[in-house]
Amino acid sequence: MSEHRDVLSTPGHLVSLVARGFARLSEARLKPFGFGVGHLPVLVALRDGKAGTQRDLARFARVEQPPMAQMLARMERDGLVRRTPDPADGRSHRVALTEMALSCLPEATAVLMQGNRDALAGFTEAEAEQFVDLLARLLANLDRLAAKGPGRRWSSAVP
Amino acid sequence: MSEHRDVLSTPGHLVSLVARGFARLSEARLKPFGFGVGHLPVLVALRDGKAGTQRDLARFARVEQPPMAQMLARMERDGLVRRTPDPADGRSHRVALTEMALSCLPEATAVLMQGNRDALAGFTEAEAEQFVDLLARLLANLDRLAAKGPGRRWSSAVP
DNA sequence: TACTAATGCATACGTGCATATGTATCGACT
DNA sequence: AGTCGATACATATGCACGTATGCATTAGTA
Repeated sequence: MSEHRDVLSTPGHLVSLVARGFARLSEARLKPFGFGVGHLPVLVALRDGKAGTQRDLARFARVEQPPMAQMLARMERDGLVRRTPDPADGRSHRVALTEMALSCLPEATAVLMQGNRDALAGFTEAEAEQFVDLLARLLANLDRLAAKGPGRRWSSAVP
Repeated sequence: MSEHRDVLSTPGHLVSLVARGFARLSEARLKPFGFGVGHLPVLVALRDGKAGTQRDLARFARVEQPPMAQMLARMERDGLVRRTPDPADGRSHRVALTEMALSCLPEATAVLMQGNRDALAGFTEAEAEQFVDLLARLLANLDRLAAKGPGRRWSSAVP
């Protein structure tokens, strides 16, 4: 029976190991640009005008607000981002990319893409596509499961 | 061209999201037992006698030594584990599960397994198997890539 | 208009993971 | 036996993530 597999051979644990491996690889390759893996959702959202405030960025990146605040603080400290008070809302800050970050982004994303190709070495095109498909379905399941217990966090719209 | 995908649709980023979702689900379900997701490799290794020292446990769980030291300290604090000086080696400590941890383990792993089934809802048996296979191949690639840069960390034997 | 609820942030704290570095012990070799 | 490199562990520091709270502002409503 395939039930007898160990806990450490489950998809959950394997995904965790793969995620850490991916993160270490990407972190290493992104370091020359001054970026970290976690920065990417923020950078992309700001570049594409998908989000301008801290809360929007947190939602977009699917993290909670305090981690996003901390990350933005570090990114501001490192010159990747600028925060200015929102004239229309006294509570809010408008977040914008610096020219430095904007100019580094294309090459950084290219490096990321190459990292993905390297990691998927030996995968056929069909396998790679199915992998992404399975991941997306898994993510949808996990979102659905998370929505059962606590109050839903994200707008339940998965890109 | 499928090259035009966004960085946030890459396998790397998706895997990261899935891993976080899995971790949150498992963390929530494991909390009643006093376990955390990161504890599982340690608990299983100790139960199966696969490792008895801190260094072995770190290698088994594929984490560095300082994180493992911290985790063992918390696990000892929480009564999951006991550390006794190794009579044969003055530098080393023998790590052992407490009866409490040992008695909770079966049910905890069962809950974990169920969580995996829940997360894989809608997957055919073939899809689930292929997913695990793709993950294993990806992990092997990532290990190979990691071995290029820094000195290899784990014994390059992936269970 | 005044009061209350919702919203946006900040802070505090715990956890998991990483690197860098120090300390003590062990083993091997002169 | 004494010395030196390897080994096992501890400590310090930083990042990413989470929850729990508190505060200020905005907005909805009596």
